[in-house]
Amino acid sequence: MKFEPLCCPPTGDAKTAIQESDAEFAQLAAALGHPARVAIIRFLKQKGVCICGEIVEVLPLAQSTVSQHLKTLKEAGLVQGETDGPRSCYCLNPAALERLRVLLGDL
Amino acid sequence: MKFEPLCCPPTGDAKTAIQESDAEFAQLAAALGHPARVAIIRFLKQKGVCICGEIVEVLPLAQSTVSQHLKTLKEAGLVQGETDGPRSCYCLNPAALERLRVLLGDL
DNA sequence: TTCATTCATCGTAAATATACGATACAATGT
DNA sequence: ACATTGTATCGTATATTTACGATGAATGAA
Repeated sequence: MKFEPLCCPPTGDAKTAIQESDAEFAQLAAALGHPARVAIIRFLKQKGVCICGEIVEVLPLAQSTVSQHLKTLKEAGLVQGETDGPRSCYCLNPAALERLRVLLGDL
Repeated sequence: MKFEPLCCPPTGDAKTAIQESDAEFAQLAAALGHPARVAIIRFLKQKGVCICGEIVEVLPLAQSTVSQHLKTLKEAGLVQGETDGPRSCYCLNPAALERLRVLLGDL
């Protein structure tokens, strides 16, 4: 049995199995789809706030690579970054993690 | 609740390097890092069991592409496939999803 | 100013991901 | 035996990811 919403007749509903929330979930999941980025999230959770250099010290990756991973996490909304002088302070965005938990719960 | 000395970090756990569980989490997350694969998981959840062709019918992708996504999900352990005559029956592996929830909870 | 520090970005090379059509292959039907 | 059906896999083209060193921008100290 197929349940179509009665309210909004889609414009060509033949192949609409991929939903908006699928893309939202996939974006968050993809951001966590690399071990280094998971480690960064754990580190931020433990530290609360830290600067980029602290993460570089702990990971077996070049500074530019860590910065790239941080950018990925930032673009997905999982972390927030704030410039503080020559440093960059990073911290988690708990709302994004919670959003991922909700979406995973719906799955 | 955690009182770490600010000065000299203890010898053992100062390094929060990339852990085994980070890779495990990342593998599951990466498998869900594409909208089509999220849609497949949703479809399997709704259908319980279905053959490859049913998924091909509802996704705007070629059969070979869907088969490739299914392989990715299978390699991550998120779905199980079993051949039934000329068909392939797929279903979810709830344990893998639960594992992901646990790992995400720890995060 | 000049130098050092901190980080983001650029340029790039290698690896992986994504998509498709074509093909192979196994099981069933005629 | 032969064709049909449902999938997996191959080959391939393009796009993205991942990693690094080099460079640049911004700040603070000398």
